[in-house]
Amino acid sequence: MLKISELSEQTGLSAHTLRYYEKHGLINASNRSEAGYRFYNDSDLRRVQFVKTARNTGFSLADIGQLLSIRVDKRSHSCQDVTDITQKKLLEVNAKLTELQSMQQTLELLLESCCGGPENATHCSIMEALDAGLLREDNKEARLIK
Amino acid sequence: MLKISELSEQTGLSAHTLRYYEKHGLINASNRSEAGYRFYNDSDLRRVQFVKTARNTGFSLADIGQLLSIRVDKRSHSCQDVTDITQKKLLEVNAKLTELQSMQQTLELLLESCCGGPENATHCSIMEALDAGLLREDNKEARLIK
DNA sequence: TATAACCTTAGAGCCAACTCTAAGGTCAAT
DNA sequence: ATTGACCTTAGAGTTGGCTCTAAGGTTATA
Repeated sequence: MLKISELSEQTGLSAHTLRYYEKHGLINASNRSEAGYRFYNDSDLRRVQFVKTARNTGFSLADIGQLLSIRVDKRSHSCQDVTDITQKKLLEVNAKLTELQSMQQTLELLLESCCGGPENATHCSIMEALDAGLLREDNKEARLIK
Repeated sequence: MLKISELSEQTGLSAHTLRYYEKHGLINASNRSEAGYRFYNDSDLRRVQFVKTARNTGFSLADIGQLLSIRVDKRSHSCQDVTDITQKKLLEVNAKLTELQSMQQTLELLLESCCGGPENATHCSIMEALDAGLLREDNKEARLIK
């Protein structure tokens, strides 16, 4: 039986975070001392580790809530239930990736276009590009003007 | 001279957002009617467009504040001042990209490993992977167990 | 028995960038 | 003169995931 500080050590999650997860229905201490101290058993620990792993994978706490309810009753759920959640998450991640890649490209083009030197910014091509609206929508491809 | 709703139309930013940007010192209406209505001139419009472009490029409002203070007095700033901000942003974007790419890879591996079919989740390999801690730190590379 | 290091709870605060509300004033058209 | 569409402000609410505080109770050690 682990106290919350010990569970915190084992998992790398703060006691605050563990209580927060409990408040949001993700985890629980299966026992309490007379004084109300939480005590976690092995099964509790594994559940917390599941949550942590899912979190690292990018799942939101809401997603994890769904995954956990599958986890406690696997018989009543299908593999498709699981892949649906995973697929949805992958789509979100891919959307974010696309957005960030576009930013990355723009920033790289901006940096290439500018000398970056100590001369004053009167003709700075980054400032000019931002002033000019930066992007032109040609051929469905956003690209830096000039 | 544009009223705020007209500037909103021109820029695609809501009147709420325009007032919010003003409150945070990014933009301003160079004139007001007797009754206090904001009126924007061409220079105001260009500044708002600059903000919007910078926003689309991924810069935070704080970054944009810095870029704007360069913009109004280019003579007192160097190209390096501009590239410093841009470079910092690029590093942030790259860090986020790395994180998301790792999530993407994990999610794809999970999806590959699971049948995704209507059979019950008793032996679902995604659930098993999440239960097992999913990742092993071998050779500094996170990879899916099995 | 005193002290320090734990534990409890409810609830507030943080972050960024909006987004919206309330309560009221203005303006153009009917 | 009245509608309805605008405008103003200060300030509250939203999102997600923590993070922290206050005020108090418990436990182990000296």
